[in-house]
Amino acid sequence: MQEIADEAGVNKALLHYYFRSKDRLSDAVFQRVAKAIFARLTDAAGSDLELEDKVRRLIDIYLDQLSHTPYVPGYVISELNQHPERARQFLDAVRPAQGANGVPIFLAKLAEQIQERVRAGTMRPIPPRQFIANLASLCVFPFAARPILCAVLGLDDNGFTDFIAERKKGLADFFLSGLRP
Amino acid sequence: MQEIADEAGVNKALLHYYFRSKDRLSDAVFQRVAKAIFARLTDAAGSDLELEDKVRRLIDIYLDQLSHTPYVPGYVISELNQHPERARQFLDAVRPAQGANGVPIFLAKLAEQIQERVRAGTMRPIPPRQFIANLASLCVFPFAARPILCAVLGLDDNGFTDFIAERKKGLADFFLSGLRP
DNA sequence: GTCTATATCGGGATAGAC
DNA sequence: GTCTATCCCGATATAGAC
Repeated sequence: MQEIADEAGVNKALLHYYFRSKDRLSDAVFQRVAKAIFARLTDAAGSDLELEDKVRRLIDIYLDQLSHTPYVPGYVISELNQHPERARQFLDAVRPAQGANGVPIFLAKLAEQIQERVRAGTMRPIPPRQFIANLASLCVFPFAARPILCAVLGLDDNGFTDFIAERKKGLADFFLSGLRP
Repeated sequence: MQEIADEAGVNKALLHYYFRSKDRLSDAVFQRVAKAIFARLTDAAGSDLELEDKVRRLIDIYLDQLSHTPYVPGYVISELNQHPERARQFLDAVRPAQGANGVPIFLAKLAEQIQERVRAGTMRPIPPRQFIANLASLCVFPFAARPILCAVLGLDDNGFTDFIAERKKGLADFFLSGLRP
């Protein structure tokens, strides 16, 4: 609280005046971050773009966003690890777009496109949720596990930036190639 | 400290007697976990298995291990997020096998196999470190981000278990398919 | 080595002046 | 609304008996 107050240029007591408690302040921060995560993705996922283009766009958006806020994945995972009950808050951030089958509405369109392709035989069979998990994993994990990755691969800060730039070039091709029948 | 003492069936003071401080105890726990992460992977990664078989084996080992200790990825990421200086400890856990080019020795064999395939044209061009990052991402991220994944996909504990079982079936095929030239 | 009792300290939270 | 001063409690850590 003291550090936050200093950073904000106000007094510690003022934070309690606004947020009542440290927990409530943490909640407020977490909810803002949680909402911001999906903000730019939902439009692209629900758009009418053809599947390949949509995948490329989602990867572009996500890697770009994460490059600007690289601390977010680690923070969110860390918070959920220590306060599992916040998963609900996270769900609320997405809920406005939550459909019946469990898959959020903004992903329904994407799921439909996938199943259509699988039926047509132009894509190898894959459950939509695995498709989505793969996409998210490949984009987010390097940021979430950045310290480990840097340790194992022997990268410093600049090296990591280069690594992500390199990744931007080839990731979509790798992902799409994995879907060929 | 109290909870740990209770769990161990001893007194709080005894923990300080053995570990001197809470920080040192945390270090000890973290180092053990960090070492255990790579234990079963190193043998497989450095083996003489042909590349496809090796990938299947690495995925099998990792998903199997993580199914038994699903909390580990979240814990490690969480710790590194709050104590970035522990990245060094993590590095030490791997260092005995650290080579010159930054890639740990137990991954050197794997990297060589990849480059050989790329040269022969039987694999699409991919930097070994991206290959490794992809593999790790696809295996580890669903566990690290489990609460988010469950929220977005509408899964409870059993649903997550099913999800991982489903993943075990198709992940290697997806990954290997992404490498076809 | 293992316990009980206690010292010490930092940080969340509140009271009350302005 | 914003500050200063203070209360309060939990948790780390130590002292010392056994």
